[in-house]
Order: sequence, then C-alpha cells, then structure tokens
Amino acid sequence: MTGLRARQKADRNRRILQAATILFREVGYDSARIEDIAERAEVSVGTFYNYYQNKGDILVAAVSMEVEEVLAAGKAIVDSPPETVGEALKVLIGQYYDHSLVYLSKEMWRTAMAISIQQPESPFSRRYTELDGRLCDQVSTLIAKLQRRGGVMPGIDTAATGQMFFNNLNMMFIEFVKDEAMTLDALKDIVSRQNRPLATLISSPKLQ
Amino acid sequence: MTGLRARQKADRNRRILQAATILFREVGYDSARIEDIAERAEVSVGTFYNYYQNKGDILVAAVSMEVEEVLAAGKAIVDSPPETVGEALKVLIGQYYDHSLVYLSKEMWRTAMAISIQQPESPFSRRYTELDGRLCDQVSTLIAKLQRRGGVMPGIDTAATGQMFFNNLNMMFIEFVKDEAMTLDALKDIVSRQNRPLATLISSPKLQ
DNA sequence: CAAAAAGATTGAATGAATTCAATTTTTAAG
DNA sequence: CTTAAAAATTGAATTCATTCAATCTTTTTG
Repeated sequence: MTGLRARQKADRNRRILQAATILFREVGYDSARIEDIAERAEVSVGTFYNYYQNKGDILVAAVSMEVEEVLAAGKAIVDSPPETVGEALKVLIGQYYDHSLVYLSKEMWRTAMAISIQQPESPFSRRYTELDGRLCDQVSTLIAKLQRRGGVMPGIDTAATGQMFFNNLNMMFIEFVKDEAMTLDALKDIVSRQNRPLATLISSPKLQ
Repeated sequence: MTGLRARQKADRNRRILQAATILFREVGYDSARIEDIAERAEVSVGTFYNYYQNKGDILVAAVSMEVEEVLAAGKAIVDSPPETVGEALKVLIGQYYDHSLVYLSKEMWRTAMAISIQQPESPFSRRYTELDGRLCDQVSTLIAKLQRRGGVMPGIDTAATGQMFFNNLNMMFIEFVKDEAMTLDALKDIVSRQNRPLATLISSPKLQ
C-alpha cells in the first residue's frame, strides 16, 4: 500500500494537470497564468514547479495524454485495416485528425508542438517526441501489414514509405493548426491528394 | 531621394537586426535580452518594439533572410538539374541542408520554427511561412521540369509528389535541429533512404 | 520662417514566469 | 515514542519581455 505522501503527490499532480488543461482550453495558453492554475489546483505557485519544469511543460503533458488516446484508436485500425493502401491510410489518418480536436484547441496544439521543438529536452517534450515516433511506427506497420497481405508490392521499403506518409500528415497538421480558417475536411482532402501518387504506385496491381 | 527619417529608419533596422543575430548566435536566444540587443544597436528598448512585434519576431526575421538565400541557391539547381529524380533531389536537398547551418545555429532554427508555429500571425512568421511555401514550390517545380524532360513518368501529380518530398525534408530538418547530436550527413542519409521508394517509382524506366 | 502635425524615441512601470530560502510535513531510524 | 532526515510546500523576490505616457525630432503647412 503506497504511503500518504505518494497518494497526495498523485492527487496534486492530477489536480494541477486538470486545472491547467481546463484553463488552457477556456482562456488560451497565453492568458492562463501559473497563479490561476495553482489557485484552481489548490496548491502554491512554487508547488507547480515541483511537478512541471515550466508552463510549456504542462501543456505538452496534457497534449501527450491526447496523443496516447490517438495511438490507442489507431491500433484498432492497424489490427484490422481496409484492403487497399489508399483506403487504409484514409481511415487511419482520418481517425488521427478527427480525434485531435475533440479535447484540444488548435491553439493548444500549435503551442505544444512549438514547445516540443523549442525545448526538446524538457520532460514532456521528450515524451511527446517519443509518442510521435510511435505514431510514425504505426503508419509503417500498417503498410508492412498490407504488404504481407499482398496489397503492397514486395520489395517496397515499408519503413521509408511509412515515414513519408507520417511526416507529410504531421507537417500538414502543423499547417492546419496554424490556420484557424482551415477545416478538417479541407485538411483531409489535401492529404488524400498528396498521398495518392505514392499510395497508388506501391499498391499491388491486382488490388487496384 | 529619400528623406532623413527614412534613411535613419533603415539604418536603425539594419543595426537592430544585426545586433540581434550576432547576440542570438553568441549567447543563444534565451540568454539574449532585449536590453542587450538595444544597447548594441544604440537604440532604446522601446524603439526595438517600434521595429519588431516582439523578441521572437526578430529571430524569425533573421532566419527568413537565411531562407531567402537558400531559395536563391536552390533556384540555380532547379534551372539546371541532374538527370535522375534521385540525384536531382539529393543535390537540391543537400544544398538546402548545407546552407542552413552556415550562419545559424540549431537552436536558432528550432526556436524560429517553433515561433512561426506558435505565433503564425506575427509579421515575420507570415514571411517565414510564405518562404516555406516557395521552397515547397521549388521542389515541385524540380519534379515537373524532370517530367517535361522525360525523367518522370507522365500522369504523375508533380505538385503532390513535390509536396511529399518537401514536407518530409522539412519534418526531418525539425528532427535534426531538435537533436544536437545528429550530424548533417546522418540527416542526408535518412532522407535519401526515405525518398528512394517514391523517387524510384515515379522515374521513367528508361532513365533508371 | 514659424507653427502645427506627424512620426519616432525613450526608459520607467507593469505583468507574469520562474527562482529560492524558509518553513512544514512525512517518513525512517534508534 | 522521539529525533533526525528526507521530501515537499510555500509565497515573496527576482528577472526580463512588453507597454505606454512623456518627450523629442522631422516633415508639412501657411
């Protein structure tokens, strides 16, 4: 049975993370103050820094939790993918994109992505980068699985093509969150078109 | 002949931008203070804000100048590209990457890229994003030119494939500047491998 | 040429992230 | 059960980006 201190620590962490996530969503990252987060979590400002390296770190922590959910949802698709490369990518990427704005705003995404680039060594930036890598692996795994099923030509470097698909969808997601006016449907259309040449060319002829 | 005020304005701008660029390179973005930049440029702190929206804006301005040079260098390659897709991409992308660290550190790059994502509406973030678009166009133009010369199969969507190549090289550049240990050669090797499937598949058979 | 208008400069004040020394609380040891 | 050690909390102080009202300089107008 864990001690009192460990239970209190876990509870404070949960309260701080939840208070921050709610406040970031309500008023935006820039307007949310550490003092406000601390007050809502019923801790002192100094305590906040005992749990998170800085303000950006906690945003990236919140976003990382979201990415874990995206990964879980993606795994179900990779386990039972549609037959064709184009359709499989469309479903997986659609799932990634649909899930992204359920709990987080565009502003939260772009700030978290910016912080993970600017402060790559902070604790949750490392976590976020690791999750990004796992998302990338998931796309490569999808292509590899389709290749084993005969949907992708033998000899195709599935890691390389998976990385191409993933880097493109990630780059386009960055463009999406930078542009408040861009819709999810517009994003999906653009990415669908971008993916088509490679998706078509790596597909086995018999399945086209 | 421009007035005294216009000449003074241009001169101050140049001094401020140069002071900032030198200081960012010498001590790093975080350690460089607005007060220090202003002092070196022989202006007041308030004057700094008359020229740049904020601290991040001037870093992105400095980096944008660098991207303009990268574009100019790339144009020469697009005007007279190597014959094969793989070789042409290798030369163009190599030029982009080689040029990037001549005047700017990895820290400057990742901070500028982060700021352009986090504050997409600030003046020089808009400029930077526009230049990014032109770099992307340059890669698509290269593929289109090779297609006209018979090096790329007809019917291939050169805009889509150009965007795929560009988004991948950009995403991998972000990974590169996030990792202080990664070398330029390692980066080029990774990107070369990632590009190979698509580069090979879009190539006309006669030129392989 | 003088006065008014426009543009720009200035640097102290403001605000908020972050730090840190003092204090409190919990856990471990005797 | 008491004391020492370890861990954590606290909130005022510090730091620096940014703002803004006062002032200065240049340009325009009469």
